[in-house]
Amino acid sequence: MTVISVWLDVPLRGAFAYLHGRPLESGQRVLVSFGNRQLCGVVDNTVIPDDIAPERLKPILQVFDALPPLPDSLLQQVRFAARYYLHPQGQTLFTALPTALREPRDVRLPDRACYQLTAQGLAAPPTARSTAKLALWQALHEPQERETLRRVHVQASAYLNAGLASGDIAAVPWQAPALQIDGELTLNEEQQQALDAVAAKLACFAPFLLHGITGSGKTEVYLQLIARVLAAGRQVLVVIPEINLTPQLIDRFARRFPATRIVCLHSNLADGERLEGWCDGWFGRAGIVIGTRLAVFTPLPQLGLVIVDEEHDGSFKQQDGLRYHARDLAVWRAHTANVPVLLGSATPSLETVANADAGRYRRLTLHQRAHGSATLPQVGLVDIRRQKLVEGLAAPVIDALAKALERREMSLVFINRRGYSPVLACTACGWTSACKHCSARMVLHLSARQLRCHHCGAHERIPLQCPACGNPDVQPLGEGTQRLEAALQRMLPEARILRIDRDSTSSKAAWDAIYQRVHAGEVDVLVGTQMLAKGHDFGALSLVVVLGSDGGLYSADFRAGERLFAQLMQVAGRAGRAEVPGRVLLQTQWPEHPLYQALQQHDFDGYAATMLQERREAGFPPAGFQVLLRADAPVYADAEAFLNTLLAQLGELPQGLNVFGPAPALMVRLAGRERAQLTFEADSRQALHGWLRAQLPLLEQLARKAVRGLRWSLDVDPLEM
DNA sequence: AGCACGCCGACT
DNA sequence: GTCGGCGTGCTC
Repeated sequence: MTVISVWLDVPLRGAFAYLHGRPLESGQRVLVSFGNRQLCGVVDNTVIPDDIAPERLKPILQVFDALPPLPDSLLQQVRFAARYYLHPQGQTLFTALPTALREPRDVRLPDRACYQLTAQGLAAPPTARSTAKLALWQALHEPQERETLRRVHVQASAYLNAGLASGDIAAVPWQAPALQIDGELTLNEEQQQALDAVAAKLACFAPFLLHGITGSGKTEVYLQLIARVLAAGRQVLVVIPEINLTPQLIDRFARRFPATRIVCLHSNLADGERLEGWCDGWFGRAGIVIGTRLAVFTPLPQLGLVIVDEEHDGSFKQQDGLRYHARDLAVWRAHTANVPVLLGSATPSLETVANADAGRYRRLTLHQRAHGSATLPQVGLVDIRRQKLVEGLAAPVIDALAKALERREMSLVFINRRGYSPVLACTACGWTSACKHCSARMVLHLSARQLRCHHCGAHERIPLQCPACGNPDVQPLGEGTQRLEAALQRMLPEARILRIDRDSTSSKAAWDAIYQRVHAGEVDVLVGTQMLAKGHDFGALSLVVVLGSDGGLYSADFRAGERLFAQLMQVAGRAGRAEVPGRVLLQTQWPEHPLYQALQQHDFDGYAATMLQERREAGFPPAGFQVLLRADAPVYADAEAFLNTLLAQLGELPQGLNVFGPAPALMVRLAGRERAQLTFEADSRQALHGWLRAQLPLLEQLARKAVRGLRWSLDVDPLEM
């Protein structure tokens, strides 16, 4: 009997030892009994089994063999991620797998064999009468999969089975179809330089920042690079943010490379589909894997290029469980696979800017918009300190909207608050609509006749009178998208207004309908939240209005400025694409603020340098490194006490490491739990992670003894405080 | 994380 | 007398 180490999906640091009649390969999925349940495990021969009395070891119950063992490259990536993110390796491994492979059962894969006519079949064409058979026979001169053959004719399966039985058709090994490239555009000089720079480094690890302003044609650079990589018979990994614009990008990829299998991976796929796409990547059948952060774990034996689009986007960071950053893992993958990685953005993160400044990443810049005639929008700051606002809108803004409407040009009003108004308040006693479970206000949703908490999802009826004093005069304070939509409709009765926020785009169908209306020219004014700032192409917008952005200037989060600046640069970039020159009007009480001044000058580099300097002075990332230890419990004191006990036991920290806290999280109360945190900071990432790794046993021991209901987690390189 | 074992209060 | 509360500890 052989002792075999197995990783399980349990929050324990080690692997578990089992017995089997023969050695198994690393990466083999197995069924084992664990406690009184049966779990899926993954064999790992690099782990030396614990020294446990052999009679206590249980046998491996079954070896799942529908798939080959998971590749070493994946196990290696998991090892790295578990170590870096201080997360149990078993759970890390299972996070990296598609759901279907986490289950304690074997999988069934669709038929992906290829079929082709044999010599016998070639000599026996079907009678010209049957067009279906003729078409299928024609198609089978080339190797065909069952699935693609079905697209030739619906009777494909029957024809195939008959042919296999008679020997007219035989299965042949899968082979990649010939690369086909359609509709390549001509690059401008800067695009060409960027393409050449990366193309010159296809044979080695080389990280690039592709910093291209909105509309500068980054995607075309990606596509032409991808074409070169595919032509060399290699695969491309494209990681994109979590947004519903994905279909647009996929369409463009599919039109460019009609013969290439393009796999799209995201969390909304059914388990089977996700597994299929994952395996297409793994077995080299997919030329391109494009997906959200989870796609970064797809095994790609022929990986030749990694692209991270909109690399600044916060959705690349997972916010629970294994808190990985897909951009950072993508760079690690490129490094390990010895291939280039391209980080694209109009507003790169300060982490990436710092890497480019330090020469670790090569910076490629696209200054010009791809359409020669398109110019950058003019940004106007509307000082609202001395203005009377009507429904939150200043007179010059209303005027500009009316003028644009007269000219039949589409405008966009951006306000980062959905709902009707962000709070309901009593005019007599000062009561406000607080959420019972969170330290947040409940937002008034007039159309749904509800107060809703945007953090925990709690909802209740709108009170007819003040719940505290009985005063019937309760008033909505401030503006959200719904209120703005209603107000604009009153001010501009002829305007066709369309609201775009999470409430109006809940289904894919709703989103498709919106997209269609916009592109059919059936909309005059778009009103929406940050969804509008995220890469969607709405065609010709002549006017962009920004409301309520000042809030981002006062936040306690040191990254708030970076996020606001990026968001405003992105939303301003919506104006003046194609032939229409654009204009941005931003309402503010602080027009002198350097952030707005930089926005007005379209000076990303200058303001990024300013923010980086501030980070350096404060020792904040990317100048220093952070790990957050969060604790939450139903009562704040319990969370705080746990962190204080730990702090006392940790004693004095090594030289160069600092800890702050326990402090309440920026939103202390969330969904009925109260959250405290310790922030560990250091100049050396290695020193910080190494020391923390050594403290994990103590941490886990204290957590076991802590009050019931206490939960804790570590967040390496946290984005949200 | 699950899930068992284990020791103290209000019920058929 | 038993059902069940959640404290404690283990899972190869």
